Amino acid sequence: MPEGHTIHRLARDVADRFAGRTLDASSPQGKFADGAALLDGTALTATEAHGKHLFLGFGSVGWVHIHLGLYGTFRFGEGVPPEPVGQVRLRLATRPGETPAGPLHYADLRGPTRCELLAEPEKQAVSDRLGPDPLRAASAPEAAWARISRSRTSIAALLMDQKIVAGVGNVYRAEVLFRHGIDPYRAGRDLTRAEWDGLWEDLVALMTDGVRKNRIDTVSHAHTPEAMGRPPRVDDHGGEVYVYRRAGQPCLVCGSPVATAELAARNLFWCPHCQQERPPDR
DNA sequence: GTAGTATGCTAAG
DNA sequence: TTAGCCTACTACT
Repeated sequence: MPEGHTIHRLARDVADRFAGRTLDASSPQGKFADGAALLDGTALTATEAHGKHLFLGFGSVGWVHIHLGLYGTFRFGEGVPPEPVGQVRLRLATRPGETPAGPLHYADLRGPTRCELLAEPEKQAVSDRLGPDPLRAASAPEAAWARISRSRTSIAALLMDQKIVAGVGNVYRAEVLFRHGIDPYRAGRDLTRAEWDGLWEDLVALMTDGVRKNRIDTVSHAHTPEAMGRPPRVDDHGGEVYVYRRAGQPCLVCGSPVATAELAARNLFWCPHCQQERPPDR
């Protein structure tokens, strides 16, 4: 289950296995049968991630645009692909007879919110609708600041708006605001430029680490389970975090209970003691 | 086995 | 504002 780091990691993992190789493409579930038929027998020529959107390039055939949504998964396997289990929207597999012969790989895509074949201009249009992505070298925080600094909307909501910043999800949102002691309900226009630059820089570092480890860890060395003598976290994202899904538990820094509230249909987590409203001096 | 929850987003109303 | 997508994990029976 994906924030931007998952998608960038997928772009890399797909390229490592399939780049330049002629592939079998199919849609065992049937919902992408027409698209898969067009890809079948062509070679993967490029992979790209922008925010939570994954693009797989197949030369002149176009781009497969994939968005995993809340429960989409992309899983890899080696060897001869087994009978598909569950609703496999798209299966990509190397060909046994390929020359030169290479290791056999396959990948199954299940439960995506979106899986469609796009021409180059349509792919560009998807990208154009997104804000700067902390994981893209060409992205810069200025465009996001232009929107944030004029907005009455809370910084917590702005960070989740993919038109403003692409790739940040509920975990990184909660964690980066905690790490900078910023009240999630503070209006965007009440942030200072220095605060925004600090958030952006930290997102670049945290998400880059997320791509490398394929999980979200946000606690600094002093707050790791080993350093604090506490049990490691066990849940489906597995990373060590300060506030995400820790409602009611003691803040790792000050010990006061972590708060939770619903904001724009998502669960927000924060420490009311460490993240105080501090309007800038003006 | 079953219920409950979820790192996201879109289209329908 | 709400339903839907239809996976995967944990916690409980």
